[in-house]
Amino acid sequence: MKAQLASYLNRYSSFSLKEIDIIFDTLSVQKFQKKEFLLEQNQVCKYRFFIIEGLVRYFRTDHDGNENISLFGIENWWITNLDSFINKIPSQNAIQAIEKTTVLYISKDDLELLYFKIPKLERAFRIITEKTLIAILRKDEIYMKQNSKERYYNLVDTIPNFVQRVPQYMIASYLDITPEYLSEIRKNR
Amino acid sequence: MKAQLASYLNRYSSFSLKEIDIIFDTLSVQKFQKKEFLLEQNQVCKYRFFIIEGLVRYFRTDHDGNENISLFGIENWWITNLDSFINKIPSQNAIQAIEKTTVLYISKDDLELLYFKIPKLERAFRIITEKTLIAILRKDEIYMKQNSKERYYNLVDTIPNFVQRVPQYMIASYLDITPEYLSEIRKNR
DNA sequence: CGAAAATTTGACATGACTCAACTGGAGTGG
DNA sequence: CCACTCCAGTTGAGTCATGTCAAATTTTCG
Repeated sequence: MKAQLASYLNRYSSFSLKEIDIIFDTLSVQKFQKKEFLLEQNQVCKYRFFIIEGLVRYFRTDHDGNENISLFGIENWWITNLDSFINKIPSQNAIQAIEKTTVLYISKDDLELLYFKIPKLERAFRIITEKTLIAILRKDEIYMKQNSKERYYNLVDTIPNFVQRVPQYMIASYLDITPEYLSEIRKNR
Repeated sequence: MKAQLASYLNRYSSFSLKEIDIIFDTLSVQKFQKKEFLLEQNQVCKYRFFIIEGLVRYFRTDHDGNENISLFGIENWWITNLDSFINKIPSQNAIQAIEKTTVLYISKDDLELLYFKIPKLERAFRIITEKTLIAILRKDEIYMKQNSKERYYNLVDTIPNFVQRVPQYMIASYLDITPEYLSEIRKNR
């Protein structure tokens, strides 16, 4: 796990072994079974989670009880409710394991401390956040301009095998399509 | 302008007068008339723009010639095509002044240099990027779950006076509604 | 004042949703 | 290891929100 983290972080800035040790020692490890929650709706999100292995969904349950997925998190991604984490406000979203998932996690205070001790980490997170922003903006642009069918096949083409890892109704929710209509789409090619 | 920049940056980290001087001296100033382009579609976005005053739109023109606005930029916001700026790839989007607009701008190399000279600036940008990400995610969530009418009145309520500053067809484009249908919506309260 | 651009109006078309019923497979307990 | 249940996925009928297109009207601005 330390090696995985090191190779991930070194993509963004080069860290010495000693620095990696400090960072790794500040992180905690936790395993979640399928369907376990990393974060419950209406709780303050106290951690940033780095997914070592597995798959999670980030979603909210609305007034009518519909679950609405806005993100998935996979290996080598950070996942958190940033708004809740930074501003210490209750999260409108939950984070739940779809597969058995192993994460490293860190609290806000510990992360700030690390930024202070290892400024290069602040740089790494500046870049990571920029990349995340770019990814979200790309998704927005693509999805704004495409109809349901295009969105679905875009996903299928962009991340092959992904639809195999996730139940169809979750894909539908993520693409903002009803499960019934997605079924319809799939039937016609 | 220097005072405005200073007060903006000090929201995120505290900078000495000397540091502000260094930063300000690295930035250039430019004015754009209404309809002038800060960035043309298919060009590489060479700068990050900080809007001192005015209003711009960030949009792409699709194959059918439809303009599709995904962002607006107003006073005290940075605007750029981050993907293009960072990865030096042609921008799918243009940035154009809607009102007479004054900006400060900086190139990637100069910004990197500043990060190096003034690490606190890297911190500030880490936080700014996080805030931007939070704003985009909030927008996503709101808009995913609301119909056209709700989206429109949400915008009207959230940023009063904004709809007065921007032609209606641009609001429609931003909200992903046809101009005709937005007109319909407004008619019925 | 006149031309061009923005907005509105109305008729019609359709993508996507709702709801309810059905099918099929996966997991569980007896 | 069978029978039962439960949940995901499918199907179909009916409906609605929103889009398209074309024309009329209003506003903007040189």
